[in-house]
Amino acid sequence: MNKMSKVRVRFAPSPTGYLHVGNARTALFNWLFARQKKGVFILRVEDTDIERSRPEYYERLLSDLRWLGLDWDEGPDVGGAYGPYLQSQRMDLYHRYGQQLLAERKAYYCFCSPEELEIARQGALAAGKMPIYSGRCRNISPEEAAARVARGEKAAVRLRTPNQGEIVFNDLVRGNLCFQLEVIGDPILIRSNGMPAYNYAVVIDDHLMAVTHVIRGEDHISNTPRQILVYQALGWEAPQFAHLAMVMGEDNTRLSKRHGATSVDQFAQDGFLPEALFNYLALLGWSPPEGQEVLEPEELVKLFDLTRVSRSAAIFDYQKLYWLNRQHLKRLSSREKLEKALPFLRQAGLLPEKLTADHQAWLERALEALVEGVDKLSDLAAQFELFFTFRLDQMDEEAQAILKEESAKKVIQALGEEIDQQGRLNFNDFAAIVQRVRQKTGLKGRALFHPIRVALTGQTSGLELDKFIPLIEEGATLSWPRPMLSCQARLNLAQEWLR
RNA sequence: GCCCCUGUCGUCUAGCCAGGCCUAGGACAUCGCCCUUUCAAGGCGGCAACACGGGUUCGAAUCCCGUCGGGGGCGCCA
Repeated sequence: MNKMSKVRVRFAPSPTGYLHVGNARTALFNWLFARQKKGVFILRVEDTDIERSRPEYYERLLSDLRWLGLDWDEGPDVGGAYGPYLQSQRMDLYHRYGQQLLAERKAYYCFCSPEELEIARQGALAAGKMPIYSGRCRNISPEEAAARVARGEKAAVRLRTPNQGEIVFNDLVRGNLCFQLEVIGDPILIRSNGMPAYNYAVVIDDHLMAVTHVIRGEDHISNTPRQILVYQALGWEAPQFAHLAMVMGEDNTRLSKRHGATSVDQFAQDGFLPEALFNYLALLGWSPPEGQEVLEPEELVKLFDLTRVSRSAAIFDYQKLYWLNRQHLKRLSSREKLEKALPFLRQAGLLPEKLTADHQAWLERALEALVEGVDKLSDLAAQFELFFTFRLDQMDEEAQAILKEESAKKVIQALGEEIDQQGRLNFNDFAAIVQRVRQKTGLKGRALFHPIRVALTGQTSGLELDKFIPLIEEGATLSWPRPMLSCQARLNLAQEWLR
């Protein structure tokens, strides 16, 4: 490869399902590498599996990638000088080179049926050998083969591979990798239905798209020698390869739905910030030189380095993702917090159709307090609902017990007197009132705060009271689908409940 | 079964290539303390790992061999 040439990498998913975080990580590493090298990131869609490819998955793929913050310089939707970027539109290319290889006798027609191949495969497996194609059709003369094809007989095209020697390549992550040719049979290039096989199409496309680095999952390691054989047959130079370790679930099996959310859109729906998932995925199998952990995409682009990618599989840790999500949530401005939270709040049905400026200002302050204690945006609704729900008849036993304490009654009594005098409370008022209640009752700490909390919220835990109280005081003056009660109203109900 | 990759705290990892700076560092989780006159957040601290066995060497987490464990591949899927 020409060292001067511009870095060109690609992400080549097949539209056969939702974007899995494992694949998203592969896309991310490619993207980071491209951006950091000021190269080109290509999106190519491998839709040659007619059985499983679906248009809706294609759309979803693009939107999931965009949500994550990845953009591509060339791709099926944005075009580019090396297109088309949909494999299904590149059939003539695959056939052209297929014909060339056939003419050069580097490839040959294979008339074996899938059924007989399957039987041979099972047999080899049972005998404890690598199932390798027998090469039965290798020596059918080109004339005979051509005649049979002309007659309409189904045929696949196979690459004629040497059966001795070895293929060595340097993996950017793992170093030198070596494969004996004995364990590699003649791979199918073009299937009998005319569609190219993966190991063939990927070579044609990568070469024609001038891809310089192939960064992909470890599950492709053993495909690599087959692909190199195709490069050699075509007289092309192979790109550099880098194989990333797999992403696993807690039980060390490949991450799957059983382990929880695994598709990118699920994380979006659960209220993870794209930059948090981005950050987490980058740290899964790669580490920055100075150990920084909370990083924005731009910082990651600067720091990324393929040589610091780890070679062993990594377990997806939801706890750490939560933590990173909290870190990124905190970094948002009030306005951004509101923007991000709005859909989740709307979903809970607690917002009026139209938000006034007062609503917005109030919401920004409320969110500022609420976001602190939340792992993901979808947890917000339950917390938010506490502003509106005040049901003393539904308190849990612990809360009831707290209210029923003798000292609690004193606290509530004193608090009631203060509030009646004061009217609407702001932040400072509340602090002063608590101070006076404390003096009156001689109580402090838990004995003081717990009853106040329960009397005002019906809950034993939640937002800090000095944040919560001013919020409900002000919120009570705004209109909501469900009313928000003021302190005074709440306290009255609490006193009633105690009688 | 065969081929390939891989193995540092529960988890993600630093250190390994250029052996002594490692009584192995950081982060998440966990536990304890402090702070806030509650919870959470935050601050501080604790617990916790070089898979095992052989070499090489004055000296090995680092180099070599083997064993065991984990993963991937072995398709007319990608």
